[in-house]
Amino acid sequence: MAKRIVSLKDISKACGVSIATVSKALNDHSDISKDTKEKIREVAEQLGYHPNAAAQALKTNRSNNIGVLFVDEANSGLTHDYFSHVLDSFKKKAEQEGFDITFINGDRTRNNNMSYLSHAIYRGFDGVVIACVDFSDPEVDELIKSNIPVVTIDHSFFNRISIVSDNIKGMRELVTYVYEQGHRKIAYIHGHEDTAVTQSRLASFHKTLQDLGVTIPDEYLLEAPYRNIEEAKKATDKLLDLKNPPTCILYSDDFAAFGGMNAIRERGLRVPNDISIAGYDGIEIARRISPLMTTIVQDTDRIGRLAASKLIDLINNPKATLIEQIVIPGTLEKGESVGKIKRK
Amino acid sequence: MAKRIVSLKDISKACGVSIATVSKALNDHSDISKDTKEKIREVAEQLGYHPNAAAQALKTNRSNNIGVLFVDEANSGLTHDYFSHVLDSFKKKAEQEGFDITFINGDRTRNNNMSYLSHAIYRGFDGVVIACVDFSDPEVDELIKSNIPVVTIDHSFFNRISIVSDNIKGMRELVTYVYEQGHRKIAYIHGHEDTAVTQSRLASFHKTLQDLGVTIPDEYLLEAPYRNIEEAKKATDKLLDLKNPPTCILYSDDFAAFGGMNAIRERGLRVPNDISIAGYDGIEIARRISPLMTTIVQDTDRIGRLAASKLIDLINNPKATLIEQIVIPGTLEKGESVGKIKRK
DNA sequence: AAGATTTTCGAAAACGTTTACCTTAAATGT
DNA sequence: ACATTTAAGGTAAACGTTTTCGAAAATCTT
Repeated sequence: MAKRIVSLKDISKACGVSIATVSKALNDHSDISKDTKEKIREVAEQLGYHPNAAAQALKTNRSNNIGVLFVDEANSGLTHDYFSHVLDSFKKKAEQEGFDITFINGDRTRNNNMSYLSHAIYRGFDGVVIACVDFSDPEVDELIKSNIPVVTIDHSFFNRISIVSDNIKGMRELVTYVYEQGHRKIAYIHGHEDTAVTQSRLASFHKTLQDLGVTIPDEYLLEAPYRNIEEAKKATDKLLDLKNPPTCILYSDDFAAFGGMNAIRERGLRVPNDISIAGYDGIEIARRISPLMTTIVQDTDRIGRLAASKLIDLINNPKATLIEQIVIPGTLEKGESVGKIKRK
Repeated sequence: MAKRIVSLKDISKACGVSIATVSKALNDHSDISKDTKEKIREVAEQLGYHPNAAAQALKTNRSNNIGVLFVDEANSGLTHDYFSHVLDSFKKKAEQEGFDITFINGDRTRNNNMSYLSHAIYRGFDGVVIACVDFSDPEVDELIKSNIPVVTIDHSFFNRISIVSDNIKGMRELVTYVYEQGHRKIAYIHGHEDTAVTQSRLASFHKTLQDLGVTIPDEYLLEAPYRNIEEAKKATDKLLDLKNPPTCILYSDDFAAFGGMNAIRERGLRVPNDISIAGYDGIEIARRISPLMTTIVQDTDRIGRLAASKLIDLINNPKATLIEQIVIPGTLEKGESVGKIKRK
């Protein structure tokens, strides 16, 4: 069955040269003549030679492999809209640069209870990208503080490169837009408070309202898990039951906003005629089905691409790479889910 | 900067034993005494030892790494709802069994224009899983015919394990349900015809209608790319413009069905009161926002899990693993998007 | 034509493991 | 008391590369 895998040795024999010569020829070193290079390449092709990543990695300490750590609350992993888009973009860029990607997070129940760092060392990742809700996890901390090149997404650490979505600006634009449409009774169903993302948005929400001279009752602020349609619906129901209900509800993400839409429609109300809603993220479906969702479109493409490109810079040139926090702005998608309120 | 990575040699020195002893102790071989094993493990822990995957792979010809080849029409990659769910489930199972996963598909424009097979050999994948629309790609064919353990998803090959969703049964159930609701004028906007998935569904669509004694005009059959809201909308418009429009439209997937819903609503019509629609796949959002989509829920969880488990069987025991085609049924989600038609 | 230089190639060590085989000493059997 | 088994650990080769250093051959210089 197993066809013998052809190695440098086989080529060297077939060509009557040394293994070293073959290696150098294939790597285009300058101390091999044009003729022999051609000959060797020809034979290599003909024999069906493929380099062996393990041997190369062992010798050179370079795996050309990047570790990816993605963990969200619900452990939805690859199926998470925002993450999957960021990751896809990251992957494309990394592959352009000749890197493969392998997941770090995984099963912890078995005997393979390696820590993230152990896993990264084990695989010899040249670098690691981390996008994670729970950056307070000690294992994440251990990984970040290690000497493996690392880039984090949506959370910043001392002396580490990070790419973060501009939640401050995004929320400000969203609130301002809603305000301009005449809304003053603005509620916000936000995500879990201990993530950097939620904190930024929440702070920006309050700051913007203050700047606009708007005050809202405490009961307009509710918490519901990200991406949770059911919980968002429940929270929306609470808001609608208020004696003085809001005219516009902001949600932690587009998914949650759909949950809100369900609650609203169940009462025979219409979006945006009777009540306005807005999401966050700008996932495809939200921007395609009517009423088009008012939302902040995160530039997942740029976030992923930049994360990859900065990480690879860091890998290839650790000394000369600027350690910085890069903030990527989103863009307001006005959509149709926020209506105008005529003010006296 | 670079802390020296600790190897077996370091442990052997610290313990005053040979490298072989350390290796055997760590791998729990029987010819090392309990005491030395304990001692060695302790020191290993203390020194912060991590095995080196590259060295292990080189020596043992086992990478504990599985290659993943996912390619769809739109190259949406990780962001593809169906694929991402299957992959996520695959990943979880594989990781439980101690395997990591790495992507095979990637950038082909650069000098790293490795074929899929080359890539797999290069990385030394123990096995490969393929889910791919274009199984006619010669490179895919090359990979499948190689001697690397392989499992394919949603397409079957001679003498290879495959996991396929039961599109025949799914479409039959869907059509039958629609029929039972009283519909006779049933249209189908299907995906591109050269994929196995489309072919199965299309054949089942026709067969079921025939069995039910229903005939439909040719113009009720239209093609639109999978997951394409815009094109599905256009196709829907064509159907609605017919002198004799259908009362129910089936779509290639839930995404496309949303496109149809847009076309319908734009004309002031309502789903399902004025016209019925049904999707396929059962993606989360379709099952959560109203009107709940009538659809066939694919058991992505089981598909991914089974693919992983069969592949690992094949890897660990090539001789004793049954080569089979496993068919996974979906389930009809009745939802609310197909209405009843009263018949005279 | 002899030295100086350049071009081209090979020998061998090293990367961190695993494993077949060997050695030694202690335990066991008679 | 001697032979024999068993337990415990060591030796060394091998996996497929890359790379340093040195050697030989070809070319250039004057």
